[in-house]
Amino acid sequence: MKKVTIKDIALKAGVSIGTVDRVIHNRGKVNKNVSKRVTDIMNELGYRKNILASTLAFNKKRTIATILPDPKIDPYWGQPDLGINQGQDAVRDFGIQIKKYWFNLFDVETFIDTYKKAIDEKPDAILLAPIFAKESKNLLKIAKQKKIPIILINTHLEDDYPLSYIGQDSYQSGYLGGRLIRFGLKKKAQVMILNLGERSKNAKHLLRKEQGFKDFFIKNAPKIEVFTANFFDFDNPKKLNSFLEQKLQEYPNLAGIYITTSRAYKVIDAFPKHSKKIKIVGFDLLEQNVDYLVQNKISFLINQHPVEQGYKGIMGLFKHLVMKEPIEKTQYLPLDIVVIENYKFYLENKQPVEMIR
Amino acid sequence: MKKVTIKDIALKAGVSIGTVDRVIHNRGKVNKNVSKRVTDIMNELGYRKNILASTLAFNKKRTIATILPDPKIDPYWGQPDLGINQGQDAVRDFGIQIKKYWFNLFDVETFIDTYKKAIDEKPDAILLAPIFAKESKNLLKIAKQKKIPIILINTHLEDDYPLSYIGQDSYQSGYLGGRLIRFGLKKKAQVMILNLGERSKNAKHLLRKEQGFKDFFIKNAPKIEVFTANFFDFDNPKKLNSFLEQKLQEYPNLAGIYITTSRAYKVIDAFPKHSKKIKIVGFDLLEQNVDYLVQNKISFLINQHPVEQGYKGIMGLFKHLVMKEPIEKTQYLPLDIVVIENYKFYLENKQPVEMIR
DNA sequence: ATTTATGGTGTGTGCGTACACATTTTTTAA
DNA sequence: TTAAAAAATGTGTACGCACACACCATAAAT
Repeated sequence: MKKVTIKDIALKAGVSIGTVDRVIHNRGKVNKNVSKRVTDIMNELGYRKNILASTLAFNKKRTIATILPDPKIDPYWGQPDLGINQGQDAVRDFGIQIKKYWFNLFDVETFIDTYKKAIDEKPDAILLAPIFAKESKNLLKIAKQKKIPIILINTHLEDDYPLSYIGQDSYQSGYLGGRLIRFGLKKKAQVMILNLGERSKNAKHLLRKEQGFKDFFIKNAPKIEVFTANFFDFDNPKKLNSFLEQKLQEYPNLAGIYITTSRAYKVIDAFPKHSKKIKIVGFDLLEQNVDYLVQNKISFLINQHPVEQGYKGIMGLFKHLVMKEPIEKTQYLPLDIVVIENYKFYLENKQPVEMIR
Repeated sequence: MKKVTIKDIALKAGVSIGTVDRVIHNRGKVNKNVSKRVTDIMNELGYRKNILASTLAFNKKRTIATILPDPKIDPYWGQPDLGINQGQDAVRDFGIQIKKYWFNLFDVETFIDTYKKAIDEKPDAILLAPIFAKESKNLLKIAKQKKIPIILINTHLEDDYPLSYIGQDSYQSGYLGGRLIRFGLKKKAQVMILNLGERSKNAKHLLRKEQGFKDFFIKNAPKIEVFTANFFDFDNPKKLNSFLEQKLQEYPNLAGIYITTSRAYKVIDAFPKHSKKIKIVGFDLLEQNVDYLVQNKISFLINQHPVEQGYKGIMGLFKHLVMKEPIEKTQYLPLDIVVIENYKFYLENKQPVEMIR
């Protein structure tokens, strides 16, 4: 049970530790027979390199660039950032630094500028939220060519290159949304899918959410009428209010709204006062959302673990860079159903600092 | 931004690294002035010891003893064990070994024997599931006296000594259970709390669950009649069946059963065939429970993150032993509401291997 | 003058990395 | 055929950073 070191291997194989080292890293310059002998002995003795000693000796810094929307513009993105900071703490001693690059969620140009800047500084790895599909594809192409590993969070992008996608299963989260909004609905109710702030065309994950949501009703409650609406100018309460007014008139049996982004609270802020009670299901534990949940104005929130997305993204790249371990291509995070009784437990993101083997 | 080492400190303070080391570990034998000067310089330069080098140099093994119910007797306990294994992987290179001690969940004597055995081997820390309240208190006393740090999982025990409790908030999980079982209930329904397999007297967490559950109805639906039942011999389907028959007769409006342990599936296995549909809310994603969830025979499961309890328990002790960081006294894990649409995401416990800073 | 604190230095150790260097084998050229 | 050059193997060891113990100084106490 004693730990096996390269010294042990070298001794048993009758070579020097330098040779063992070259076998391990196939730095070449080793006779095939010797190489085989060493490998066999390693297997036999169950050698596992000591990651501490390894990292200590390696003695090089590496940089991970994070390319994400600016939290100052959309508060949601403060949460992945929190996870990134936790990750940073966790990997600091392993010689990994994180360099953050922000772009404006609502402005493609800033995205392009930002990723160019990031690439220029030759990071060893990239953590990316590929909000803009087309432009992100470009970035992937560049990264592939420069051999910079990438992990994606938040938005799934069909592409072979990235090491991993970490985030939610959009379709399934739509489907779940359907289930949640349906509780206690009358047979003939109408339900609105509201894309608030992002148009679904360049955002495939919103499309998939929609699809999942609709499919739930098709399969489970076909009599309920589901329709989609888009509204971009969410920061203008007046306009949002009149938009809602209009929808209420248009759909007199409207009984539920499923808001596909994290901005459910905006809807409630702007909701016509006179209106009857309408069930709201939204995403993410933003402060304002939670307030409304507690006030019973939001029925359910679906939590997509934004903090964890950041954390796991960093840890995944770390695993790749330092441990050289393979990473799962797709890491779906749980879709937490959040109600008054359990929101607190999701809020405190004191996810204990953890570690790799 | 360059990392600061003790060498830098020593240089700047005009002393040797040995002296700096003695200041850090207050091993004594350092002049007060020197000590102050060194400390000041450390703060000024922002010294943080490199945990890799530190651990590597420390070069001692430590043992964590886990004292938990045998998974062969109750499958639930396989899940914390899984998390413990993950934790073991994560801390191996830090010189921490885990030694597992099992006891029989249904036999106090085995618990006493087991913990005595564990103590005899002088572990450096203990992870404990204090199923038996009184006897666990004894163990805590011994541990305190021998200065062995302890973390508790699964069952909260009022006591100052343990470093931390990691698990669910029982009261709140009862309250949530109330909320879940109430969806779609008729005004005058009857609801049963069923303690299946454990009597609630020596198990305070079950009592708290009950209380939370009852309180939910008192506050939100006082007309619904809630009553408690205990049944111990759950592995005898016949007896369980007749027990259920009897309850169904006794409570003709019985519309929901809240099973406080992880054995909801046993109830369904033994449920009278002829009976009308009754809503079931249970705990934990055991295979059989999930099967029934998918078949729509269980309405909701509450997941209490058993895998994570094991994992975090180990990581907490690691943090204490190696990082010497303080740990939160109470770490409540989320109460996940599990339905067909999201169970999969909780199932795969490929929680990525993670790391400490 | 000798013991005993007290303050402080020097260095081997843990384990893997990576480079400089030494040795052997193979290839090339005369 | 032989010397020289090049390639292939292999060895030795100085790192990285913190730890901890052996060992000097010096001053104070006996």
